[in-house]
Amino acid sequence: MQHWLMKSEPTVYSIDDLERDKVTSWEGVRNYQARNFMRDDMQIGDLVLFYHSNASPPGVAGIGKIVREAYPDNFAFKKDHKYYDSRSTSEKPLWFMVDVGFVGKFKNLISLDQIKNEKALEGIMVAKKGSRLSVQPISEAHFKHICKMADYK
DNA sequence: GCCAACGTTGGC
DNA sequence: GCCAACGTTGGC
Repeated sequence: MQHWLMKSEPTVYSIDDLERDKVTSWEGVRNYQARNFMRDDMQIGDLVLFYHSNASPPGVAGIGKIVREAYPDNFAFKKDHKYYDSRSTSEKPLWFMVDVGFVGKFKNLISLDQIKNEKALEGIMVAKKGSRLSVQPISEAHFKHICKMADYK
């Protein structure tokens, strides 16, 4: 089993939205590296750090899990939709998405600042300068450490 | 709102 | 295949 960090802007879709919905489809990823992680490596049961990007402060807001493995991002087929991409067809889909289920919300958000200042999290991808990847693998140790910082479970 | 860092596109 | 121009991400 692998661990992941997935970014979402809370003004678009937050951990509270996921708690309400229980499950959501993770459409709109339009980056090849992120797509490959979702399509090739994500498995049902993998745990996800739900990260609030473009927020004040940005940080990890809670936990999700993969409940459905990659399938074609059908928003890419919808003309006039902002995720439409004419290069992607149902015969030969270019973009993929997974479904993410709600697991838990942190009592307090673990901010990017805290993450950067935590010795045990040295080298974590999300703290690297200019890390824009919206789907990132994370080591189990780092994952667990962030849960511990959040006093989660 | 600014802008640095990055990924993608397209002319050559 | 290079690389300038462009668009986007996301912290600040």
